[in-house]
Amino acid sequence: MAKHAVLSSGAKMWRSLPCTKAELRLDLTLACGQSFRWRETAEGHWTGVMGGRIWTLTQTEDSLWYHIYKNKESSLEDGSDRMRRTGVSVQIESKPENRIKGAPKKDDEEPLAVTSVQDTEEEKEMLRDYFQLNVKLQDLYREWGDTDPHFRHIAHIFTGVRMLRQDPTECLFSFICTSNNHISRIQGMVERLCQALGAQLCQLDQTSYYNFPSLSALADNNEACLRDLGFGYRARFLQQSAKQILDTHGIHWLDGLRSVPYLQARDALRTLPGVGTKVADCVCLMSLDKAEAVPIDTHVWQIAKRDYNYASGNAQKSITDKIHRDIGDFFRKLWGPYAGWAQSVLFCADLKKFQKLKETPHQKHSHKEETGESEMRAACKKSKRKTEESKTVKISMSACHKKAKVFF
DNA sequence: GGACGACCTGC
DNA sequence: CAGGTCGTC
Repeated sequence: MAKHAVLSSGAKMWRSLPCTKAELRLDLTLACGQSFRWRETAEGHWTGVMGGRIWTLTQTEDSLWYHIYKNKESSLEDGSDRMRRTGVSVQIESKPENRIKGAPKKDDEEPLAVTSVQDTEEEKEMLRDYFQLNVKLQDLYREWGDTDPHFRHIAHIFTGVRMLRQDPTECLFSFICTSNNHISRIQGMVERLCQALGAQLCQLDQTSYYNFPSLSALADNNEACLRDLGFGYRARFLQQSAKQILDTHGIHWLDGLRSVPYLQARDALRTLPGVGTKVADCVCLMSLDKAEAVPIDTHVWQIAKRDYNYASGNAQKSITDKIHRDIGDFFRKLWGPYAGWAQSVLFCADLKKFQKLKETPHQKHSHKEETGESEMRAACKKSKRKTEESKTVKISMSACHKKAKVFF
């Protein structure tokens, strides 16, 4: 049976992009409640579905590594279709002689990948797009920190928290599930939603992976079925919103909201059942390119009051529309056009599961942390730096060891 | 504009 | 109660 990929095992093919941990922290970004579909399948390895493919991601200090699994049936067909269209010839990227000498060939190793150069470039572009790597997060952190001492304090530890650019449909219907709910339960619900209504892609170890359901799958499903799966009153919202989109706007409507102004997109979303101000702001920020959208929930309201001495609206019992507007404007004035990105950093830093990161005083990983392994990683990094970008690397930690010995 | 209760379920 | 929304007053 196919297994989850691990970078150090050398059993799967990995590629990489240059990307520092200051620009991206997978552990924070993928588990802070933006997307609910990534799981840590091995230490520092995150597996999830994105763009119709299953990915395992991991990172070293300067690189983002990724492995893509072959889907059950579709991929070969897709590939040949594409080649017929573009006339690009096939090339074998991972030749036997590229295998590290002495590395044992695993039984479960995949057949050598048959991939066109265009596929590879397309996959890299999907990653860059999903993580919005064109946005220089370090520069933004510096700007936010310059005008906001509290942000500077938090940002020192919570580096690399970056906004994902999610699929609008997945984002919308995931966030319809978030009302009156908490992350762990939301994760389970979204998973069951994909299991029940999404197309199966393939199975790794004991886990099956599915695409997020299409609008029509969501619309055609009846409420009772979803209620049985534990969605509660949200079952009706999911079905009705999907139906409303298809009936009154059409299948491309959501994607089209990427190119309309923030407030217009937000109002459009709010016409859907189960979508209020908070969910609409989440969808705007996380899938519709509205970096200025600042989703205000009870949690963010607490942050505003506690850390920013935010007083107006203190009399109110719950978050009113006016408080939404006022706090949103407050943060937009403080942080500027990427206010939503900054908010996600503070939100992440406030999550219970990340509190332990605050405990250890943040030593710049200098002496103590430099164990033998990280030295070898550094050596490994040096050795491949020149050829890293867009080069297929099939390498294992044992290879790093070898190179380390050469270097030192 | 703001307050209130209901809405599903599970920890 | 929990990372809300809706209908009603």
